Amino acid sequence: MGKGAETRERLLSIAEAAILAKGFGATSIDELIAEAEITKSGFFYHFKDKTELARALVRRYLEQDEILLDNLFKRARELNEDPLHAFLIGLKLFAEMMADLPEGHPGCLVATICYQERLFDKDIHDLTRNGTLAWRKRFIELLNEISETYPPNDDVDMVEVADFISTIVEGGIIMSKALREPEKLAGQILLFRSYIKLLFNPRMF
Amino acid sequence: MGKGAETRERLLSIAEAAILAKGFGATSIDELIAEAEITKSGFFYHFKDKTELARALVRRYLEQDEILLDNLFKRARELNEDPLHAFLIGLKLFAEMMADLPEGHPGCLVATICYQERLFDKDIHDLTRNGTLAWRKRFIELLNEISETYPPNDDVDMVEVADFISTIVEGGIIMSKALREPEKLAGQILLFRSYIKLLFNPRMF
DNA sequence: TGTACATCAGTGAACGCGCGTTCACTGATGTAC
DNA sequence: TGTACATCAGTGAACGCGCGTTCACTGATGTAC
Repeated sequence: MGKGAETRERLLSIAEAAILAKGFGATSIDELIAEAEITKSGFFYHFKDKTELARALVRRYLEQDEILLDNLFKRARELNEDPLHAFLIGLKLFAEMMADLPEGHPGCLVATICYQERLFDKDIHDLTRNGTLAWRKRFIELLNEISETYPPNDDVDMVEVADFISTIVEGGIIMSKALREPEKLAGQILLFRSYIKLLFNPRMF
Repeated sequence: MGKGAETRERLLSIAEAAILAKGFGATSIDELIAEAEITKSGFFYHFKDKTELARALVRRYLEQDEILLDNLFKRARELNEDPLHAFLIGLKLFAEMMADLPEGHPGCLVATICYQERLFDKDIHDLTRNGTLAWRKRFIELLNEISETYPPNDDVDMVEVADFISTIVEGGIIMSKALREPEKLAGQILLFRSYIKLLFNPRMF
């Protein structure tokens, strides 16, 4: 990574933390460059305006996210080749990872953007939407594979169940923040795991 | 309601919609007074500064919220006196209410504030925290009553299950916004209902 | 190896607009005697 | 019923600061010949 790319990456990280803590509109370029120790013109060398920063931020965030989940569920599958048990292991690993964030989860960029929709253009909204649809696609494939061997105990749409994970992660982050209980997110993910167990367990009683 | 109280209320409603759409930091007093058709000094007659507006907003929001849920679950209980079935009916009514919002849910103030934490003082954070704890208290009472007659099918902490509702509502709102599918929220609440059914149903198979 | 030029990664100064807040004032309504 | 005063619900003008953006410039590094 060259000097330019490194500065750019530093700006993105600083911006991400600031935006998750105070929102996009309330985060000023001045404060970012103060922390990055460059001048304002230096900022505009890397991003032609503030919305380009947002775009770059979301793209980077979604990519990192994708890689993280890929690794996590691949590792789970290595530990158990049954799709249901691999999924349950994956969820446990996920919950543990969230529990290991000492300050709690810093927040999800998709959520910030949804709650400041008027500040962003169609471009960015399409990015976040596609990011969410990528999660749906990932989990619906896992769930369909599970349903083949384990018929579900309730008549539910698997698309809804796939989206349920995103819902619980997004909601769990907010609950962690609102209650000031960093462990809340992991607890809620484990409740989703409880749902999956009850939904697919062939002989519960 | 006197003339002053009415103007104040109008300002609060305009501010709520604006803040949910663009965040607190990006919502200017100028735009609020333009829509309310008063002068800036008129605004400062009602609120001594911008943070007092935020406080008043959150207080009003949480009160309305409490009343809404009170009525909803009271009505559900009138329709069926068994605690489990009343709860399932209440969730269905709740989902229907969310599905009937034509533009989708406008957003939760608690979530906005969590995602702009650095912008608010301890006062407001205590308000949102207590609001969240009120939801917990409400649902844990219902759940405890249910567990007395219907022993749960999985070993889960009822506090987590009570918080699960808030998690799913918060997360569901974000999913509705991110996917631009207003019905998503209702669908996710019904999945929570599916979980409650599986968790407490005494003879599932 | 030396020179010419191009690109990279910024600097420094200036811009105008919008922001939250203050302050002295006002006209309409309410209350006391 | 009339008058004096107080409170309510604002108005209008001014403030200084911080914001995003622009523009002309620069010193260090890379590339071609």
